[in-house]
Amino acid sequence: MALKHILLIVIGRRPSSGYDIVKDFKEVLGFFWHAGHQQIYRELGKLDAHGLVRHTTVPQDDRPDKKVYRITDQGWEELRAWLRSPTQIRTVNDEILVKVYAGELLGCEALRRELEQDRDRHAEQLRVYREIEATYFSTPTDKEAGIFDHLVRIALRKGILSEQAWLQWTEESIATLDRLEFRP
Amino acid sequence: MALKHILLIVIGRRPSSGYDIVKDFKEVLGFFWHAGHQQIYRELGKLDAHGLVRHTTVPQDDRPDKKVYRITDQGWEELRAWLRSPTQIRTVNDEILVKVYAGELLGCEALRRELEQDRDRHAEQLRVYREIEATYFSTPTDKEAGIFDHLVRIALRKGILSEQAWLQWTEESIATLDRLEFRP
DNA sequence: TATCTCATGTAAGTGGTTACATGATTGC
DNA sequence: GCAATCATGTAACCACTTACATGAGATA
Repeated sequence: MALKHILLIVIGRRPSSGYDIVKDFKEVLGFFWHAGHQQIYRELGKLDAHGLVRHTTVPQDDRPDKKVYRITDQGWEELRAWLRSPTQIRTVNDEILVKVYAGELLGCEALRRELEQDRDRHAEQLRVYREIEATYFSTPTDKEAGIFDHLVRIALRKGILSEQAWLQWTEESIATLDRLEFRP
Repeated sequence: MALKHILLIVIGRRPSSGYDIVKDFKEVLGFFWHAGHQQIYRELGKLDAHGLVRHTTVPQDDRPDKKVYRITDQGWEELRAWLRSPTQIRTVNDEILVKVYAGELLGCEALRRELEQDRDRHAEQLRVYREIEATYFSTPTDKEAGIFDHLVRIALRKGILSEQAWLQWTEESIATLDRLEFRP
């Protein structure tokens, strides 16, 4: 139920076209949520149909026309209601755990390889997050930074701590497997 | 795409009714994946229709009849193919981060309250996981334990490490907010 | 008398992915 | 000449949730 409200937040902050929002999701907004362009356009269409946003078509020179969406009073109301409502928690559901569950079928070596791959992917993601942190947030106690920068930093910290935990788990689990040595 | 394969793993290990599997999901299997009974019955129906499992109706005294599912050769083949295929990674998409993103609209106090609630939920989940670890896996280097017990323990460790990271993040973020103090 | 367990499902809706589709302009 | 960027979408499918539905026997 959150994509709808992210769009309201984004459009509420600043009127945007679908494409603008697609770009936002590829940048900082991506720390908070992931969504593809098809989903975004479909959801914008629905919000428009329900009167939570409305669009004006803006013609451009040398570029395709674009639809610029603006939030309506009804949209603000919906957003405020959502912000006040209880936050949903996520379920687990990670495929790597299913492969662990199938460990007896996979065998020790194959499972080890899966975990190594997982470890490498999370190590790479952690490296990326740390690089971003170092580049954009070099002075952690910067009094000049706006509220929004601090909020982005909080999200980034979530990414870093999660990836660290994943990494630790994969390393621990590989070590456990090495002590076990079983065949499929 | 994993539920289908979890069902094949479970049924492959031991022929089961839908209800048996529902119970499994409420116990250890729940560490690996979450699914409701509706999803399970529907998916079993599809697997049956596609010939990956087949069922026999078993009448019972004083209880409703049950359908016991068995994996077919085609089912085994599908499962082996999936186990060999690359593991998918999950996207982020947690509502609490969206509320952080909307921090300026929520205001410092309200956001703080959300984070506190999140912290408490994760603290409780961590407590539960640790209790299970202490109860069922009191002797960590138990040579008597089967492979499956070790695999369950690996999954449980994933839960513990994740919850610890979450907890650390919420505490850090609350501390950050306390240094900021902004209004909606 | 009421709730829990056993045992099965349907129906409707939301959310998300994959693939397909178009077409001009800008930069290497 | 080829890829990327700008800008929009449709169609089909898969995954998951919420609500509704039935009915017998066991336990408190």
